Parts: sequence; C-alpha cells; structure tokens
Amino acid sequence: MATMDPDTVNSSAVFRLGVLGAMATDLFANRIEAHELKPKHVGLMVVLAAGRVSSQLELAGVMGVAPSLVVALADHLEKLEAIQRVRDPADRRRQVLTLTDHGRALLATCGELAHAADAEFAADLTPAESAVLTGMLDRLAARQGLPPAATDHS
Amino acid sequence: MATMDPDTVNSSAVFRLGVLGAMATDLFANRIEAHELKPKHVGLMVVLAAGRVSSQLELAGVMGVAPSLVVALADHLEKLEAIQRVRDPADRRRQVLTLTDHGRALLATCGELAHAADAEFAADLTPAESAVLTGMLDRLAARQGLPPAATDHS
DNA sequence: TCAGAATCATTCGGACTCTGAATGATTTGA
DNA sequence: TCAAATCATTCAGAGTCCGAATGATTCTGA
Repeated sequence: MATMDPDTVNSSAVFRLGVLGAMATDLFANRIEAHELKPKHVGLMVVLAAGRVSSQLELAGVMGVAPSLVVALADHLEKLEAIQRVRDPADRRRQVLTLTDHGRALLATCGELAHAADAEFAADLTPAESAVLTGMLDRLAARQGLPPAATDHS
Repeated sequence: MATMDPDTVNSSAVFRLGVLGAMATDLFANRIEAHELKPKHVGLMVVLAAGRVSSQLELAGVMGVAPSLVVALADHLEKLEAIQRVRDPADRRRQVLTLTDHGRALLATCGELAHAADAEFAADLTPAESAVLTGMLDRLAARQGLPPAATDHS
C-alpha cells in the first residue's frame, strides 16, 4: 500500500464494531434495567433458551466468561425465579439450569425491548445486513473451544 | 402477534452488536497490548486525529466518558510520548492535546493491527458480506454522530 | 475395591475500570 | 473587584470480572 490513510484504525471493522457494540450494550442495559437484569443475565438466558447446554461450566464456555461469574449470574436469575437450579441426578456435581415459565416471559419481554431499541439504534438495517450480523455471531459462537485468544497469558 | 420466536432477543441487532462488539474489542485489545495501549487510548487518539477537538473536556464529550477518565488516558499517552499536552495560551485552564509524530506512527501501527484482526474476525465472510458489513457500520456510525470513517484506498 | 486424579460448583480476595464529588486554577460577567 | 462559571485534576468508592483455593462428587487404574 502507498501512503496510508491517516486514520486507518477508524476504518477497521473490529474497531468500529467495538465502539458501536459498546453503545448498543449501554442502550440495551438501560432498557432492561427496570427488570433488574443486566445484558449478561439476558445473555445467559439466551444460551439456555437455545437448549444445547445446561451446566454452568458449559455456559461459561459458550459465554466466554469465568465459571465463577456464571455462579453470580445464575444466583441472581434464580432469585428472580427466572431459572431453576437442579443437581443433575446422573452427575451430582453438575447444576442443571432451566428457564422457568417466568424466565421465558422475561426473555420475551427483553426481546421486545431489544427490538424497540433496534428501531432507535439500527432502524434502517436491511435484511442483508441483519443476515451478515447473524452469520458472524453464529460462526464466532461456533468457534468455541478454540485456544481462548481472549484471555491467554499462559 | 401470534407465537413469537422463542428467542427474540437473539434476533435483535442491538443485542448481537453488543456481543460481537465485546468480542471484537477483546481481540483488538490483545493485539495492541504489546504497545502498552488499551482500546480507549486508541479511541482518544482517533478522535484527536480527526482534528475537530483538542481540549480534554471536549474529548470526554465526544468519547462519552467522564473527564476524569480522559485525564488518566492522556497521562498514559503522554508518558508514551504519543501526545503533547500544552496549556492553551488563550485560556490557561485548557489543556490542548496534540498527536506527536510518534503518536501518529503508533496510530498507524494500530491501524495495521486492527485490519489484520479484521481478517481473522471476518475470515468466514465472503467479500460481498464484508462490503455489506462495512456499509452497515458506516451508516450506524453516522447515525450515532461518530467521526466518519475515512475511505480506505489501500 | 480403593486411593488418587480429574471435574464441577462455589467462595473469596483482589485487580481493573470507571464515575462523581471535592479541590485548585483560571476566566468571565456584573 | 468579586462572585459565578469553567477546565483539569485528585481521590474515594462502586461495579465488574478473574483466578486461586475449597469442597463435593465422579472417574481411573492397580
């Protein structure tokens, strides 16, 4: 490349995705605040709703957070009666988390709030753009189990 | 509405942008770590490079953070000799921040790292999808009043 | 069968980031 | 000239998250 643009950073997808993502999360956090939820609580419920995973360690893996954080998030969701925590009879070390009816209702409410926020934040997203976002999220989620590039100081 | 998608949240742009943005920021943070920079340091430099703003209070406004945080970020960048801090002679309450040559070089390096990260982050995307993503980020950024991305003709 | 290694959840301490309330310096306005 | 406003700075503390113990349970091989 010849003379480089003075602000190459700002033209990178990673950087701008980060900035926009932070704004989006702040917006979403404000919308769900009244329900005593934070974005990560919703994230946990979303993973649960997907139905592929139920133990806390697996949750931590999919969400990319420490197991100890899942404990705190699950504690809170249990207090809200949004999830049930039951020891797996087949392996009593595991806690099996399941969404309660109330949890599903809460999640649906968050869905409505999120889409309302979309109207403000990403009003004119074309279906193609939505598809790209979805595709990226799916593929990145599919990369779980790779060397944790995010927090590897070993 | 009839039966709603079981996971409406996950189909909202705000939520997905938040998740992807967090991953993108983590990735970027890892890449610039060796230069003793965090994403917010780069963010400050990006705003400075845009050239519309120079005092710390203005910086705080554009970045959407507390003025006291700008102090800390600027302290560090000054220690790295990436910026200069000079009292505005016309108003000695103000600190005028300017990128040094080294700061510009650092920023350029971060740009390369960011674009390299793009390659990994969007590895599975087709060029068409990439273009859609870029266009979408442009429009979203404009909508949020962020500094416009310079067109990259590398 | 049984002791030791591995696995899962939990607790706890602490690192890190960020904010908001003082404080000090300077400028502005009446 | 003096009071109010403005900018930068410091500081204490809230909030979030991780990693290292700990305890409980399961798995393994001899």
